[in-house]
Amino acid sequence: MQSLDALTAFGALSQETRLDTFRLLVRHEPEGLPAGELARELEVPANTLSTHLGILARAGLVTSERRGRIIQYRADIARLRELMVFLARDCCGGRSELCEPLVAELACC
Amino acid sequence: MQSLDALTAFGALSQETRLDTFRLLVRHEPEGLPAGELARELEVPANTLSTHLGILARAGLVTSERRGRIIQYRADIARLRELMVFLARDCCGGRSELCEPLVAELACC
DNA sequence: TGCATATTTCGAGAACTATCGAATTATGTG
DNA sequence: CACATAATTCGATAGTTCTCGAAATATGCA
Repeated sequence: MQSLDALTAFGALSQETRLDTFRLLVRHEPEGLPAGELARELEVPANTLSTHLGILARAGLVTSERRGRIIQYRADIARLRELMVFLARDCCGGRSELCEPLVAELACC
Repeated sequence: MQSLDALTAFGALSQETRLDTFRLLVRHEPEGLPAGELARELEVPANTLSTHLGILARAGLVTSERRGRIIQYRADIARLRELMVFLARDCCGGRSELCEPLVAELACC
């Protein structure tokens, strides 16, 4: 992941509705959720949410697939991992002693 | 870390100069860098950078300490770790099989 | 085909963010 | 104290982002 990709991802996650949307989708992996159900759950007008979903999609954080009349959205966990690795690389800065506690804490899951 | 803290942190990191600033500071842990030297390195006017440093500081991502005429800035690695854990918690969503490859990849450092 | 449902795109207004010159504050030194 | 240096705050402008009503597009079904 390049710096510009990370920048775009951070921008996508720096808005309340979008962060909520993304987290909700992560919790609904791997089935995903239809756009309309997301809008209902998050209590946001469908067109507003559609704009946010577009931003998340352009940032690579979600994918969508049409299923008949419904468009099913999914979180892209691989992309989330890439974003975390981007942060972790900096975090370490070549010195493992900084990163070790991080890895330990992540091991919890 | 609460959702609102993460939101603020993502907002802080979603601007090019600020992301560059933060990464530069991480690479300069644990000594840190003076505000003026950051401005010179990043080729940004001192007052503009000062505004960005304020945003990073309010997001908890950097700390500062006056040393005579100089104000020394440092990245807050603990906070970065908290942000990553915030993401990782979602990533797992209670299912370890999703998180395992992530932990493995982070272990690289 | 006609109609209902699901979703997106368009467009305009409001709100927020970035930038930087100028002024200000804080500190160290002669 | 006067002066130089380091950094921040102020204020205006330009640019970007958010929101949502209305219109458009896509699909399924009778």
